Amino acid sequence: MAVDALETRELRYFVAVAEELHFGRAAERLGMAQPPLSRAIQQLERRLGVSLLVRNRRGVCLTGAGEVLLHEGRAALDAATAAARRTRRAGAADGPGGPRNRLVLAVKAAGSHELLQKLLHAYAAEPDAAEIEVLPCGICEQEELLRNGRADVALMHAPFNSLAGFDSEELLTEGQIAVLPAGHPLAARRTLSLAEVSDVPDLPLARWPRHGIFPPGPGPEIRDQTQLAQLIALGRTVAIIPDSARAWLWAEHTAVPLTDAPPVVTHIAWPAHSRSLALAGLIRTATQL
Amino acid sequence: MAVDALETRELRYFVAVAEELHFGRAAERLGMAQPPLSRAIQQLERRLGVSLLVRNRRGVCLTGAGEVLLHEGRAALDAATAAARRTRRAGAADGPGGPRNRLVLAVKAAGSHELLQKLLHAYAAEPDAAEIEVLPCGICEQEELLRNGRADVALMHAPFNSLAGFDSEELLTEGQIAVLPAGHPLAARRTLSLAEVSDVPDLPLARWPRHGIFPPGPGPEIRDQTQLAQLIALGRTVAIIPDSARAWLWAEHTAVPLTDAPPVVTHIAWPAHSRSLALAGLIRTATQL
DNA sequence: GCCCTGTCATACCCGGTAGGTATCACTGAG
DNA sequence: CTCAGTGATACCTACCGGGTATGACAGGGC
Repeated sequence: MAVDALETRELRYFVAVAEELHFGRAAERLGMAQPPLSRAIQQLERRLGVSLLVRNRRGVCLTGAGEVLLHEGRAALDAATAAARRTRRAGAADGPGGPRNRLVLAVKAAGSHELLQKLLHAYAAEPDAAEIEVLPCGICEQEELLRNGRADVALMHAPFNSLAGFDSEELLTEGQIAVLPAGHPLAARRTLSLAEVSDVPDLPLARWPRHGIFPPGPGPEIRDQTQLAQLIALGRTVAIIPDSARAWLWAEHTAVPLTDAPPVVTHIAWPAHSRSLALAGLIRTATQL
Repeated sequence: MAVDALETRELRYFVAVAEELHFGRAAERLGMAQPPLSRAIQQLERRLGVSLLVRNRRGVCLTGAGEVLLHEGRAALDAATAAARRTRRAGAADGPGGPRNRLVLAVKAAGSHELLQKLLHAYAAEPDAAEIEVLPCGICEQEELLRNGRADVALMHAPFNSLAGFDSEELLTEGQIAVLPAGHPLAARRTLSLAEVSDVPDLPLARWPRHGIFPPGPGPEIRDQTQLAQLIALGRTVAIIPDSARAWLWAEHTAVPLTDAPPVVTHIAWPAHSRSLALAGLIRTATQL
């Protein structure tokens, strides 16, 4: 077979074109001129013996093979950048004064704060524990951070995060609560059901992005915790969140347990091919909490 | 940051050197001369700002960062070749006469033959079923085939295969049997324990490779089923295998159930990032068997 | 109908760099 | 001391990745 592995450069170019569906914009994004980009994609198609794009009067669109290469190419690019980043970090570690390990732990900002505290404390007590760098990240970013090598391990929350492609261990299961403005009639209830909370005319359910896109609905689009807290306090929305988030509630908030919400399971997750001793130690500590 | 993704070429070079631990042999394997390879590795180290290899009098050895890059680089190279192969296959499919999907299913030769029969039969009856190419492979090769894109989906057998990094669904659980020469005293028993089978002086336990290497032990090294069958028939060895393998036993063999062997679970497994409709259909069929 | 605009492809040129050959520097073995 | 075998250096060539200028073609407005 003529070609075994595609060059990173080719993948970068193709992914740019496939995402923009426009050679000019893709070239601009790549910091190059359009003609060499056109030529590179042509060469790629020739090399693969496959047509990737359909060029029509107004821009381009993907063929079936193009769709496949877009997915697979993104994964391969992530793997290549992960290799660079993790090697860099490993090198920076074993440079001065012997191998000093360091792990980057991605956590959703303010998610399961108490668990994180306990984990860090318990792990620090281990003999030859690595240094842990906590990398706070937005909702659902952990998967991307693990894939592209910015993080080595993450605390994830099923069913919000997808554990596909990672190894993981369960740490904690908790129920969910509805967070309402303190003055609202429903705030007086002892418990609520999902149906009751989802269907309040004056309190549309807050929405946050799952893997980059917001689910449809009338409620406000939430980007960070403070935003959410404020909108609830103002009586504009209601949110369904894990029980442990009680920690950051304001006085103007009331939490009501939900009877039928799916439980949230916190996992510690890491790339399946990891072989780091430091990581193994952290996982062991976490599962023994 | 100066570098985001390493070039495939750099990874290929480094992996070759790291595996050979010798620039000359690595260059030969890569089909190039030694000096440009030396230079390429130096440039890579400079680009990453990290020392990857320790050059000493007799060959080279890896630093900590080098070990990391060897692991991560292999994964990235696999991803890049998988991208090429899967794109090729997708292109060959949607070329003549509309999108004609095709899935490559990796199975351990003669492993769970009956299950495979049923699966193929049931799937063929589905409306717009894709064409299934069955790729028979050696023991434990399925993981590699999925990772480097030669296969799209595989039948795996826990605990022999590792499901790490793949999505999977359980299909079948079965016990294990000891296969003995028909004339052997133990062949008269109704059941056996692992300890009894492992400790027969004149019948050392057959060994087969787990991820490329043979576990230590006195028994013969097995590479394929026929070899194994013959050695058992000749009274040279005993094997522990899943129950469904009774299908291929010879008249000179006797199967005795094991009371305490771990159960073997057959899974259907696929790369976690797969998004193919044809694959989804096959998985659905498999889980409904 | 015309031209003008916006798309991707082609033609041509230049410079960087990947790769080759020849050779050096070092070190351990005999 | 020499020799064999290691990786590093010096130097050259040729390829090819990238830039600029321009072409081919299709749609839309006047």
